[in-house]
Amino acid sequence: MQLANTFSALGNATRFAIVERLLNEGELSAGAFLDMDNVSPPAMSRHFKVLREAGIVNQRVDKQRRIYSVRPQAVQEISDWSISYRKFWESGLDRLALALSEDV
Amino acid sequence: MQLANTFSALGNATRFAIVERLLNEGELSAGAFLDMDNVSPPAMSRHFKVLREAGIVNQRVDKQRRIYSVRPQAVQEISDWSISYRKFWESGLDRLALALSEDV
DNA sequence: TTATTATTTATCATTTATGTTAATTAACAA
DNA sequence: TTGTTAATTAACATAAATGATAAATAATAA
Repeated sequence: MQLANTFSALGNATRFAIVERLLNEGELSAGAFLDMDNVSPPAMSRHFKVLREAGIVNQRVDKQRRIYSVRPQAVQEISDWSISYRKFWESGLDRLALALSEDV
Repeated sequence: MQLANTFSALGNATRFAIVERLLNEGELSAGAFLDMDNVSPPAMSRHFKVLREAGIVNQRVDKQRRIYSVRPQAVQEISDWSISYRKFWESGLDRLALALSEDV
């Protein structure tokens, strides 16, 4: 499943923080994240590679810089998935209780 | 961040499949999943432990069985997160283009 | 050209995740 | 009691993830 791979990429605290920052601030170069908690350039480079391969970020090249941005579709896919179970979680009931309540 | 931990737990194909099945079918015992692709009982037990510790599933005991169900809040938290960036992904534009379009 | 900046690739070490078999615990059922 | 079912824990092997340093690549600036 593609979503499992997306979740896997986001399931690392550093990468999640990178994505949140890109979502809040817009596109940024890889180097803009080197102020983060002791992440070396090679480590950062690899995190971006994971995010790219999972289809979570786009990369564009500007001179020596690699500029990253979040792919809107990636977040939308997560939203679509969670929304497809909206009736379930919105009720605050578990699935069994939900089925019973719907039968009434 | 709690969400990164949630994503981490869902970022495994077997666990993601478990959660999807629980969402679609409702509560099920651990043993109900042993038909899945060559997952031994100990492996399955550990997957459920990861899901429990990430707050994704609830466990209740029925005689010798452990019955699992998805915690609605867990899915809701994912939904809330993605929805908080809805304006971004719904536009289909990246964050920079979005900022520019909003300034118009 | 030489130096500097930005990033990646190559190695290598370490940790974490995942899976297996064997043994254990707990609850039933005969 | 004895056997069976359900699940977990223990011990161990292996794979994958993560991180560090050193070296390499590429573009730009002096």
